[in-house]
Amino acid sequence: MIREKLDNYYSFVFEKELLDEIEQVGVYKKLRENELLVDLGDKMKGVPLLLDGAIKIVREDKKGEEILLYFLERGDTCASSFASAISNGKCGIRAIAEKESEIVFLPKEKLDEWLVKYKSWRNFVIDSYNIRLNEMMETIDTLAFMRMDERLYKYLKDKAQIMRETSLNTTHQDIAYDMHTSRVVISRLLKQLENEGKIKLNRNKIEILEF
Amino acid sequence: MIREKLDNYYSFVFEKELLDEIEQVGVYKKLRENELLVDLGDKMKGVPLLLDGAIKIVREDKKGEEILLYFLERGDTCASSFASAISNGKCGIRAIAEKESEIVFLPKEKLDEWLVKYKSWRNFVIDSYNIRLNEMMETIDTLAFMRMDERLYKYLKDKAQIMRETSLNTTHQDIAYDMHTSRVVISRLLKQLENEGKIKLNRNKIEILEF
DNA sequence: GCTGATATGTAACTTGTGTTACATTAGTTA
DNA sequence: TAACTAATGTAACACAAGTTACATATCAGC
Repeated sequence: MIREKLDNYYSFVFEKELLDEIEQVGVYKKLRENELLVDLGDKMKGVPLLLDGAIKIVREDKKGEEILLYFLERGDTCASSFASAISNGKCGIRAIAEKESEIVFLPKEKLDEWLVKYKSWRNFVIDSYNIRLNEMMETIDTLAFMRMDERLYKYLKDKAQIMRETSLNTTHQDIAYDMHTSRVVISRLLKQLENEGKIKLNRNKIEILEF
Repeated sequence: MIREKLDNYYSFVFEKELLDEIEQVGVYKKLRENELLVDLGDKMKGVPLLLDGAIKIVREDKKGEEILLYFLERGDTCASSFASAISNGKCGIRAIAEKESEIVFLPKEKLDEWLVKYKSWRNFVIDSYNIRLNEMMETIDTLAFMRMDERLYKYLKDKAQIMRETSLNTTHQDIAYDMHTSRVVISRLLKQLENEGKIKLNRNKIEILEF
């Protein structure tokens, strides 16, 4: 069963021999919606490969203030846990399933071994880091160069994309947590976006009309 | 001559055999202050190892607005160029020497080969990515959670550290560019920091009194 | 239905930051 | 020394975003 899901998204990424190894040593896990996958300060014993679903990666500072960094989709891995696993360090982020998701846990003992053995694994690791660095830069662009209304609209479109739906089941308060602002600000700007015809508001639900 | 400088910061990082190879294929280069090392959209033919000096890494969006991401010191490498070199992609950042610096350019052909051959190289690459991811997160924390006065004070202290001086030769306008704000704002907040006794202002010079 | 909890709407005000405009000071060069 | 340029100081105003306070709407369970 793992093999089938693995093949879906990784058969063009990994060599057959590597897929075989992953099937052998990988530990399959299903995550419920809102289940915590990685918490701040965790020491990872392996890295998760995302088979299906969507994972939210969140940063938290000392005072407990949160902000969304980016989302992971199927085919992605968490570069931050890779770091933590291979160097026995702590993880600086929190990972939460945005919806029901499926992962394979790869034990950290294999990570370095595979770097030597498989070119496809080396490429995957390097690519993952690059993708993550680029996501972080996009997040920085967003924070440094965009106003709150633009950021909000981008957030809604991004989230719709990774959830693969045009309408989101969420509350204003939840968005405020992700964007590190207050509920009142979000309500105000959402109403503004609605007036501009870009979205439609309902209780616990936001439809995106314009992408 | 390269070997001596290499040994200074990398003899405890790399195996002797790898140091030998670097000495053979690495291209030494000296950078003048403010010299451009990497520009936005460059395709890297190799990665730079920083032997000495300080490099500023800057992000720019489509509209040409800039913001400082982080600094590199001796012993560091530019993860973003690693990405670009190995995948033949474009570099999303700009790298400028903050002061006279020395680097060794490693040709991209060797990068993957060394991953297989040298454990120390694998560790170095992974570590570099991790350090950069963490720097990016710190930048995000700064943007998301801190006010301008705190950000400014942190900027001054960080810059003093990588320049290895307690007083900085810079103008308010230059700081404003790095922090993506206006000169007037910087002048205002610098004056405030001076009144708090944390710094002392002079023309083209800022002394940091309190760390 | 009624009641309580959760979610949303909105006004009024405060604050941090960006902007404009102009004055002053410190170097530089004729 | 005078004239010019670069750097800094500062006031006054505009605006985005955060805060407080309270009203209204929607849903779930009784």
